[in-house]
Amino acid sequence: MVRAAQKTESGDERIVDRMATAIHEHRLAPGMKLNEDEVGEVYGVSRTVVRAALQKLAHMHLVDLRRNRGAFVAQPTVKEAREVFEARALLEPRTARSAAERMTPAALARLQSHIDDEHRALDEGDTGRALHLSGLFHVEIARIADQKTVEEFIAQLVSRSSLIIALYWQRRAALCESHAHHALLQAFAAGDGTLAEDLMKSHLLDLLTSLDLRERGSVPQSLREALSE
Amino acid sequence: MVRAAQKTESGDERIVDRMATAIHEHRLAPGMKLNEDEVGEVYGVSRTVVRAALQKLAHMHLVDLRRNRGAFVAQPTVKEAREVFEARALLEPRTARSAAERMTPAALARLQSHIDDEHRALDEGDTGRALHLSGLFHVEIARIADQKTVEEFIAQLVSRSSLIIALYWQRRAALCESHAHHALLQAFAAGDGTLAEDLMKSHLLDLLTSLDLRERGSVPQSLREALSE
DNA sequence: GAAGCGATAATCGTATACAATCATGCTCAC
DNA sequence: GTGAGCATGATTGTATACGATTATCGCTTC
Repeated sequence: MVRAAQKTESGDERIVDRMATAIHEHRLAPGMKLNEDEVGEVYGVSRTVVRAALQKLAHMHLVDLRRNRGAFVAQPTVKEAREVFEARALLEPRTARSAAERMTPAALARLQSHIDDEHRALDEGDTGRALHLSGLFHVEIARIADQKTVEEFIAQLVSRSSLIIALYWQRRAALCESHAHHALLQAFAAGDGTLAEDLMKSHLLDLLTSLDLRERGSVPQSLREALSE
Repeated sequence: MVRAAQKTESGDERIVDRMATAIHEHRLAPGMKLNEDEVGEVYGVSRTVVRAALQKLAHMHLVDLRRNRGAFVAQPTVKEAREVFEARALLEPRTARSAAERMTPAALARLQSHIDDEHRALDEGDTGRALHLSGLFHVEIARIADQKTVEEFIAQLVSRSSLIIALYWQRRAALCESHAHHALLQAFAAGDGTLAEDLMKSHLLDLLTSLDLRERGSVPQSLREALSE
């Protein structure tokens, strides 16, 4: 709603978008096999464009491409999960500061709109979509900071975070998140860069600690693989 | 020399590597058209694999893919150049600190080897290769820090930096860089994370200020395009 | 002589076809 | 009955073919 997709979207881009959101809203479970013919049939295109889309998703670490084996929805490991949030901790707080310093009324409205959409989705019980929108909030911040390079990194990290949350989420602490976004919005409205940076830092820490990242033995790893079929 | 490439390198990966190094050592000039048929003929493969390779290079922002127009070696703008170094400033200093704290004799030797190779290339007058190796030094640091996610980002940023340096380098200050790498190595050897972080921060600042990032009018942009044929 | 326009050639986007590789299930020997 | 080995089917990797879009060049016209 915030941003209309370009009409000149190349064939594979459409598929990338739809598969990415499907993964974000975890209608596609981690480890699931993505047969090229099947995907092509679903979207009415040939394997050529499917392969291009899968390659792009692999670059985002949303799917895992195994040589001569095919594509699978990625299964981030515990280590990978930690790394993703460490990378976010390096990038996002300072980006939030920049965004606060460059904030405009229009940008503020866009952020508010994201939060509203997120709440609406939550009310409707669509937690998958709410999670997705929650991620877009972070990407929008980077866009406001006018740092396209960092924005792309954050977008990728947010994508992977969705997958990680799908895998390692533990029940308790469901709505604290939107609260954090609200606090951030107020810091942005006040143009308080330092506050925004601190809030973002603790928000990311909260997210990380809300995950159950205890090391599982190598047994469940192979078990999971066995069960995924 | 430090790392042997896998033998099971998929067809397109080989082309990605070779084209990437060609761009890094700027034997492929920014703005140059990359005709799919020609590239395929050079490497003895069909357009299918060339397109896959070009797509991967586009993800790294080394080539620019324009719809129905083809692929061109990327021409980073002044703004993009600044953003790349801002992103590096966010990621690399803290990563250098982590690397210092996890340093091992073997890792230290690998870094020394990188510096040696770089000096050797410089002595032989192969500045392109020296620049490439200089970049690998930074990537190796991220690898030592054992942060694969951040490592990938840094690898991409280093790649783009090569291109940026090729475009915006100003003559003076040729060898200060290897000096900075030496200083970093000593900090690593001492296991001094704080020093390594500071050194990396100033090293990146030095790199940035050694560039001529004054805004050019839009004229040279189109001129370059005209001259590229 | 310069600008607008149209035909032709070149190049990209996508689909299809074939070759290479991997997974599955069977047979057969032990 | 179990395990190794092989044949068959399925799936991916690569090449080629064709339609769509764009760039180029020459022509007309002002």
